[in-house]
Amino acid sequence: MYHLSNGMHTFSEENYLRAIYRISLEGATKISPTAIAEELQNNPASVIDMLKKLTEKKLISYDKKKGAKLTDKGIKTAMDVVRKHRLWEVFLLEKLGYGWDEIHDIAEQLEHIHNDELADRLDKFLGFPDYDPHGDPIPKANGKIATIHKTTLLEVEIGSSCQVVAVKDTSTAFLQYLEKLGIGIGTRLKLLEKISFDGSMTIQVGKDNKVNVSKKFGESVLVG
Amino acid sequence: MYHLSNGMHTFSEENYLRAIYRISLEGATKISPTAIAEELQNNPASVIDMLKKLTEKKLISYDKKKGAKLTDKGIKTAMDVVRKHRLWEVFLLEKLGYGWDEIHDIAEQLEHIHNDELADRLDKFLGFPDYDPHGDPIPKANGKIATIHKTTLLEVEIGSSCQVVAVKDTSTAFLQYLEKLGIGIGTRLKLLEKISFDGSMTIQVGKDNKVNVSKKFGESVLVG
DNA sequence: ATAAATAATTAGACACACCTAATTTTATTT
DNA sequence: AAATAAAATTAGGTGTGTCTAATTATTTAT
Repeated sequence: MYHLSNGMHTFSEENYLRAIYRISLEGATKISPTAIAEELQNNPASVIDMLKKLTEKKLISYDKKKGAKLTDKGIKTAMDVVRKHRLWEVFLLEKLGYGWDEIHDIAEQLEHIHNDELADRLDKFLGFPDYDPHGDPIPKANGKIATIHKTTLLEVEIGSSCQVVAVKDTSTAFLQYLEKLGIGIGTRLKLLEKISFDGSMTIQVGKDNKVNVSKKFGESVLVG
Repeated sequence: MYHLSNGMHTFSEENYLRAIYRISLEGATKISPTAIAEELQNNPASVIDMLKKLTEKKLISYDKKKGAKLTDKGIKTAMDVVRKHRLWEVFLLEKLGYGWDEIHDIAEQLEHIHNDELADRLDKFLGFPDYDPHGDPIPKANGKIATIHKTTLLEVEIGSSCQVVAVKDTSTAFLQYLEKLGIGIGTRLKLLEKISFDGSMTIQVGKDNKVNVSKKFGESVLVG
């Protein structure tokens, strides 16, 4: 792409690293080409090509049996991209006034801007935020990243209350649906009923709003 | 490149449009493939390829005799890129505290971020600045762009005073030299002497600093 | 254990944007 | 006007990242 010196990586490489990183966070035992293709919405054949390239660059190790795994160098790069992505999301929401559902796509472009000092300067400018607007922790300059105790809404027991801490899906469709339901990071939810037939559930949003949501919905909301 | 829908253009296309726009501002009568290759630091053969593509997309017209010329659509796109570039430069300098000489390269990446509302939101956030940190006017949302009466330092008469309004060269080497000399946008200069031998000149910077600068330097500083 | 389904991989192609080298066209000298 | 220099163009090739279709491995189900 553009004047990529020694330690820099292309947009595509960075996207693959981020994808692998994200899948690994979801506790996958094995990261397969198919899973990566799914995450990136592309073709397994393309993934295989890139896995070879990333292996040569020592950013990952890959083995048919064990799947793909980030090396230390790969983790560092992936975290750097994630850090920039989440910082830019904070910027877009807090400083430019974008909506919750609009920031992801723009941050996906901004995360690939290359400059050594950029992440740190942005971090400082934003007041060193710990979480992005979707509730995901922002990796720190030293590589540390906060972990939150969280489960999906699906795993909450009937009658229990909880608070939304993050979302697993950042698609516009999902975020707009959340907005429509009046659900955001910090919203209190109470699980009222589960329908065994289709896994859907009735939840109470805030004080009195009661809604029925699908199993897919329950899987995409993280609570703590 | 990335999910480029209907009206969007690739990084490369945008860079060519910006290059053509910049050359046209310098008052060139004819914009030749060679001139564009020079501006983009690439090969005339590559330029020809792209000129064909841009012509097909109706962003320019090209004719061996008349050279390349932006269509209305091309002007709009080029101005949009320039607008984003200059707004991001203001952001990098004012909000993130980057130096004068560091912002150009980063803005060159940021100018290609695609989002309909981005330029306007950034503009508002920055307080609708009229000029970027190098003194160049920022195109407005309506496509209007301020013009400044400016000449190169070279054209100033001996004994006259003037004020730096912009720089023609945004290379790091040049900007760092300016910094070293204590010259920035707004700095008052007085032309003391011109050496006919090599075109160099002695100027007074601010109150009392006297320095001798080359002809090349004089061509790169714009004053008004 | 064998058949059927799914996953991984290879082969071959394509679009993009660039390159070098050779050729043609145009402009400049003499 | 002919010779020379410079610019424009064509031809052919490269690297990156993608794709489809075909093939090979591996699981899963029967």
